[in-house]
Amino acid sequence: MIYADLILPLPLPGIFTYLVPEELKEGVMPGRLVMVPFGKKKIYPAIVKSVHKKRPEGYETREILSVPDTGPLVSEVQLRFWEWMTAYYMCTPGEVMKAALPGLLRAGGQTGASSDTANPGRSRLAGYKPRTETFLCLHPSVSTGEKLNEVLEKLKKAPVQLELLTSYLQITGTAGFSPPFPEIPKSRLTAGSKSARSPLKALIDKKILTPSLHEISRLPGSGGEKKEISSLNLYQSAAIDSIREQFTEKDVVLLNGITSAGKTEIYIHLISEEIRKGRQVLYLLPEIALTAQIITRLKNIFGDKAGVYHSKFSDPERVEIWNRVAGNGENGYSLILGVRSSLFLPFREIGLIIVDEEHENTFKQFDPAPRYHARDAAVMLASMHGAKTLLGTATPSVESMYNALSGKYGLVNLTKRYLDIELPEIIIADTREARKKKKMKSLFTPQLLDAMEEALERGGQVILFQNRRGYAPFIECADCGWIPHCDHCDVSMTYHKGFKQLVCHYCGASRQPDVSCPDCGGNGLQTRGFGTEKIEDEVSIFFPGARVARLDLDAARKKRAHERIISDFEAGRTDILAGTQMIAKGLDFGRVSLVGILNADNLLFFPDFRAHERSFQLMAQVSGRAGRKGKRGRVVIQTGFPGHQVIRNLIANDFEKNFREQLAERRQFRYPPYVRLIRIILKAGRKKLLEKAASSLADSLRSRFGNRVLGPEYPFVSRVQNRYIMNILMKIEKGASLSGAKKIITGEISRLQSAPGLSSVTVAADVDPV
DNA sequence: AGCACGCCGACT
DNA sequence: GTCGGCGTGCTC
Repeated sequence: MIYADLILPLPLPGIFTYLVPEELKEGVMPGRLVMVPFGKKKIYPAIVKSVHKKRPEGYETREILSVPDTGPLVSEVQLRFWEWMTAYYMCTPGEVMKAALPGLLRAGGQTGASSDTANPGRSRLAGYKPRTETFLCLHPSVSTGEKLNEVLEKLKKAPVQLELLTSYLQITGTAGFSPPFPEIPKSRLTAGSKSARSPLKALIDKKILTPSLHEISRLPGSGGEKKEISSLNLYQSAAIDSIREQFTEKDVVLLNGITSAGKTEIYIHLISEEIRKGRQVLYLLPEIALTAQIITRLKNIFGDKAGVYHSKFSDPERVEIWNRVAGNGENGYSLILGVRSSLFLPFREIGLIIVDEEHENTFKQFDPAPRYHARDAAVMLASMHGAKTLLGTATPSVESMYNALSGKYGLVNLTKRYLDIELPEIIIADTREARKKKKMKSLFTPQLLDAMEEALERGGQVILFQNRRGYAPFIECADCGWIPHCDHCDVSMTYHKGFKQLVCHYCGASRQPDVSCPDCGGNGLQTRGFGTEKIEDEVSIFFPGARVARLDLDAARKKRAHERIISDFEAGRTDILAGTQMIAKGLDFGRVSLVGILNADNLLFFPDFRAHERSFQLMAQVSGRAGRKGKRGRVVIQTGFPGHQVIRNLIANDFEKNFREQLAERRQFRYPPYVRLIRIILKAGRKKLLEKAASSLADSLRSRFGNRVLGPEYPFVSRVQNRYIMNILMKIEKGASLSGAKKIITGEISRLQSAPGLSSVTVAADVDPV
């Protein structure tokens, strides 16, 4: 009797053992997709983890139903990677499977009728009809010029058919008249005439033309002309030498290169080296939408060897990408540019993973498990492939810098800006002082207004940054202090002037704004604070001649609006661009001479231990947009706390000092990298029940971990979508057994959930929360 | 996650 | 008298 241990796409711990029927023995092997009955449900997809002969005890095994030969074959390395992720991020194997095979599960199950037997060596995935296009060529019977003339003669009475045939001959060129004849897409022949269908069919029936089906890609090709790899300058060459050298000893190197230092050029050289060695490269980006420029650049160089992957692709597109990553033939991808989920693609052999903008916290998945950090998972995946990882950024995360300085990672600094572009001049505008002296004009300090005027006069462009979308983060009644809150969440509702709605940024609920205060009946309702929408509005009042645009989630939501806004700004069709951090990332605008940060304080005083680290990074990144190509840029930062340490470090452009200060704070208050954090998130519909469950869990954890357990506490937003939330924070010191701690925590969580009355409380762990 | 079983409130 | 609420338990 042969049994198989299977991973099912369920949030259940552990794996499930099934009996392998005799007739499926051939197909059931580790990594294969199989279909099984589970519980009351008749059919589930599952991935084979291992095959063995140990008969399980305590229950009757059920049988595997089928092995669709269209399913993916998950490689041995991938299975190991899944296993690591399950253990490290405290989730179930099924949750990792769901993250790794989105949509593919449906694809694999649906057919199975295909007769060509699975090729066990490949992870090729079918299940979707490949997209095809009809190509046409001259029928082989028309093999000589004479025969062609005969045919042309006969077609005198059929002008449309004649026309079609002549245009085929024109397109392909009549010279060199011998088979095989060139094939051209049907669309090229029929393009001109609207109803060429029946004449075309007649030509085919008469065996003058002959059709053939070709598989064509659903994915955009490289399109543009191929560009040569440009050579590196002195500093870039030195940096790349140093990276290579450090890779001989270290598996991970942190490339700390200031904006405009030309990191991308270095990546390109390293990528092409790996490709030459026949290995694959994974280039991870925080968010694909924000990095169109880099993608274009890399596609121009690596052409069809480069593929892009993100979650917006349709299932058939994903299948094609999956196959092209797994395959090493003509269509095989050597370079994948992708977001965090591309870690799950079926790479043959990775030589290098580049994690660009390493410090970005969007690399951490938050909502559905697995709550993995793509940067850290990349380091693990690379080591499983025997590959190297390069972390690139202009503002390293505290964790990575710490790893580099402690010798765990290599470190390469690139401090010379490309073309010697000067760092921008930073002007601090004190909003509290301006307010006291009644000098504030709406949202603007005199310094910012003056700088804007000057920039626009000289034909420069302006970027205004505000980390908040919408018009106003809340509305308040001036008479009684009433503030509209979301019915389902514990937050105030943001006023969106464009939609004329109050919107909850946590659950998306929206409603009409009140006309008068529902609490006191007065007419004192006023907007408070400001978001990007209000900035856009106010700017047009102060600079009526300027062309203003806005780039934030709302503006980018409409299809292709995002690209349009950026290309308009790039082309100079817009003068002022107001936006959220969307404008901070990976964009190179040539004519930006001024960057305004409207309110640094809501970055600096965000209630989170990473607030200072993040505000430095964000402000440095935004500032980096100012001043390019020979002109020194300007940055105006509006803050009520001009003496704040982060502001001072920013003025001095002293990343090092900022890092040291952050590190000291982390040490003092016991935060990473000095401890590892595990956050336990509890949710329930009833407050009392939640509090009872949370304190019971915290107590039992405290009996094992003592003062390493903090909380439970209500988070900043304590209710989302009608569910109350409490957090318990665990601090595990370096050197202690992390896996041991996780086992205990998992045990305590499952104990809590099996307690009577608490089954409606959901508990999740978030390892290394950001 | 599904799915079924089981025990208490307002309705054809 | 029943339909249906969701709390509980189980799944190889």
